[in-house]
Amino acid sequence: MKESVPDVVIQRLPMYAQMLAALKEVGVESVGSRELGAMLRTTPAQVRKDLSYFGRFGKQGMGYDVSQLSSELGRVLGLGREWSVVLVGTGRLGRALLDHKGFLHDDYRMVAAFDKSSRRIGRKLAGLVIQDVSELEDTVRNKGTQIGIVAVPPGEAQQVIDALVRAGAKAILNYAPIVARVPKGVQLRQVIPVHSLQSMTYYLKSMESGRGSEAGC
Amino acid sequence: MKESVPDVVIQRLPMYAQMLAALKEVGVESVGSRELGAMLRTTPAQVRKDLSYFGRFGKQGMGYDVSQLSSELGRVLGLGREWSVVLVGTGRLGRALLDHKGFLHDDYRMVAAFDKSSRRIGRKLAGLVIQDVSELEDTVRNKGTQIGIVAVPPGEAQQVIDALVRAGAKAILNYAPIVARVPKGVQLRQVIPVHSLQSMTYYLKSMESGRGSEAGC
DNA sequence: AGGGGGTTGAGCATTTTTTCACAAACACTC
DNA sequence: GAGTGTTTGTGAAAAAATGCTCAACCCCCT
Repeated sequence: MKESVPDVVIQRLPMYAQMLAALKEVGVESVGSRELGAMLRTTPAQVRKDLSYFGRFGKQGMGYDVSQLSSELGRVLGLGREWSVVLVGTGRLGRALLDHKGFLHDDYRMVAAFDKSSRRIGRKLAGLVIQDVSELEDTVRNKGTQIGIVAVPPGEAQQVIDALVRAGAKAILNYAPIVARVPKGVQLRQVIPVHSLQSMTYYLKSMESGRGSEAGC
Repeated sequence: MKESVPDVVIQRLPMYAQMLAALKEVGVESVGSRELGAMLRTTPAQVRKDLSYFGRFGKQGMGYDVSQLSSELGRVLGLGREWSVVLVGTGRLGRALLDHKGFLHDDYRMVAAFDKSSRRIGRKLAGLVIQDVSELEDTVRNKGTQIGIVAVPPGEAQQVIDALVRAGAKAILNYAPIVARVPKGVQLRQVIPVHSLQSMTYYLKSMESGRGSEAGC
């Protein structure tokens, strides 16, 4: 239980949580750092060190109780309570996100969706009536929503993000391929698949011309 | 020009490339490491060191020529040639990806799409006829495609990935929330938005109960 | 009840990544 | 063409992350 936990560790926690949930699903009751590490392509030491930031969840000789560790991690990640989420942008991408089965687990609930286009406003989508984006700030403020998902075209993304921030949002998941700007204290995550593709083609190219094997992922 | 470039650096290159493309678009001709760093929330030193792995692109006292650096980075990332890509899974997510304007820049071209469901096979999608997934291996092999995008349900993802690998794919972008397994030498990137949400709620939770400001993005 | 096999937690060593600091390089001015 | 004010590229220092080792611990078996 340290002062401040490194960000890399936080980024790995969801993987542990996901894997533990899967194990629990299958009925596995106990798991060791060796197994967990193997499943997640990392070392036992890494697993143990990461977990040790938050407490002592294992038993020597026995490993970790899947169910217990799963709920501990959930607690650490702030799950187990329901976070409300708003979606801005209901084009193809936004609609896909909203419908995507299991995109939002049980821990996140979409409470409003916004769009600019009058063609879409008023239509229903996954149980929500799409609202005009001009209502965004008031709605977010009133509902006390802290999480916004941005799926609008690049040109409008920054101003949507600004609006979310003004309305009190503290976490933003942005799908627009821009380098967004948020004030300190607001969390931002970018989802830009092209970046993943580009980093992969770097290695593909190197494999062709350079010598065989570069670092994997 | 070092022996091997750290992976963290490779992961950052697409951001530089994106920002430079944006600057070029706007007509900016020259940029310094200070500005570039500020735009990308990093330090000038980081920018310079990252770029120095690949060559000496700047001029002392002047900064970098936007157009030149942009194309140098493109070259490094293996862009400028056209990479063919196949999509497996044409549900909502797959279709959204395919249509998402600019999801695939000019550098990646979708050459085939596959699905299991006979309801979708044979339909046209963004100029492609959706093929039966059983044709995947032959098609990928024949076309020499190296990149696969996987947008199928979690239960089927691993076997689709295996099929892609057998067919010779060397890079896989996986949207299914599983911990996928690929042989060494094959690049894999996971896109799991829920993980981003979870890591953000960790910080939201900490902000509420802990003291104010934790590390930003 | 005691010994054995096996695993965690944590301090320490190693490796990797970031930051610092400054010489070398360039354009512009006088 | 020398001087001045910048900014790069890079080796060295600092910080961070990863990997290693081992004492402490726990269950199980005899």
